[in-house]
Amino acid sequence: MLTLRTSPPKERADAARNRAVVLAAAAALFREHGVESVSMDAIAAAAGVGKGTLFRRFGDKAGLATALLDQQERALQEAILFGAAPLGPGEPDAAPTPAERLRAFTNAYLDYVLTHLDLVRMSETASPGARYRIGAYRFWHRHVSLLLAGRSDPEADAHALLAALAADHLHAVVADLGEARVRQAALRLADALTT
Amino acid sequence: MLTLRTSPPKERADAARNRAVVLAAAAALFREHGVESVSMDAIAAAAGVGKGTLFRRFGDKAGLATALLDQQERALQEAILFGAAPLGPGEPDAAPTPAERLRAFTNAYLDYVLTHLDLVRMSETASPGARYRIGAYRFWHRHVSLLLAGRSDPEADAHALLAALAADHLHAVVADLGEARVRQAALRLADALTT
DNA sequence: GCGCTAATTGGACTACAGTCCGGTTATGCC
DNA sequence: GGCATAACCGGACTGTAGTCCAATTAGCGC
Repeated sequence: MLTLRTSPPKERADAARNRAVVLAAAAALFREHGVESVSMDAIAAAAGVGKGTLFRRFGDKAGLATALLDQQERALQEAILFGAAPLGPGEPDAAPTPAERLRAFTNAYLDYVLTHLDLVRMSETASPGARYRIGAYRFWHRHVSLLLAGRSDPEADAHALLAALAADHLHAVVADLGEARVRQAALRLADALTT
Repeated sequence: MLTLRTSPPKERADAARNRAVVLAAAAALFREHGVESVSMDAIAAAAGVGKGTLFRRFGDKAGLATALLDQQERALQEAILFGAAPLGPGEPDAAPTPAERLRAFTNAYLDYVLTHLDLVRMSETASPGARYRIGAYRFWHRHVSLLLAGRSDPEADAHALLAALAADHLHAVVADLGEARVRQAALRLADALTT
């Protein structure tokens, strides 16, 4: 019999089972008590799994949050790489301008982060610099840099835009000004960088 | 005999003495071992003081870092409020434009943060949202907002500029691109907001 | 100088993140 | 199916941030 392999490092059946149980338990606890106030001990207990297993599989609390977000993060990344315009590259004969794509990215990214604000915040602020270490940041940065190609300093400007989209920043600023104004400001910033 | 009082809540002599000893010990340990790897226990021990005292006086590690920065933070704030142009308001007959002042603020703030990057980073990232809770952030935000008066949304744009000047962000981006490019990008952003 | 009162002190205590390693179990080969 | 091996498991352990309260001590009016 031929079995499908998703990737070279094969995951043992019990490990896969535990991973699923842990993620489900974590999601339930987070939903019920809020991301901040759930301890890793509690998650391990709820999943019927030892602490060592938790940390072995997910590294730390940020890694657990990242794993929970993985699905939707990939969806956004696929839409950016292969999806319809203006977020994606679209068809060759009707390609969106970089400025249009940057606006679309800003909107879509805000949708994503604001929908999962607590989880993203946890994944970005669990330890100082965490945001810049996870692979996702590199993806967003590369995408924005490419859209800014040819301007003064695409890489530096991309970092600046992403700074305004950091989860901890959004958390504080949305509480202060409301989502609408923050979104408009981010879009103005995106426009300014492509002007 | 007339004694000078700095403020209504009078500080007891022993408390003042301990505060000074603690700050000196913390500064020494930070200088020697780096901000990250010094524990509050170590600071208390080095200062010959109990842990309770440390937390009572400074709240947490971020508060301790803030106290150490207090001197220089005040100096910058004074220069902004009362100093010479273009950072300060200057003389009535030769006032700088808001755009000039915003560039000057960006430069001066970067000087300040980059000089004390580890301490500022600790004060901003000790706990999620810490940056937005300390009074200093409100000061910078108000200042930038005032300089942007009359434009689309001064408060939202001020938050966006300050996001690019966050210590954790600067730490990561300076490591990636170097100080010069980051500074130029921040200045371009300041210019864009006043255009 | 002297006692009254309230702030201050400091170390024992809790809770949590993250590490470690002896025992267990799945997997692949024969 | 049976066995060798490598990966996995889980709970005991460590180090640290932050809390709490009984004992102390400074400031103040007399």
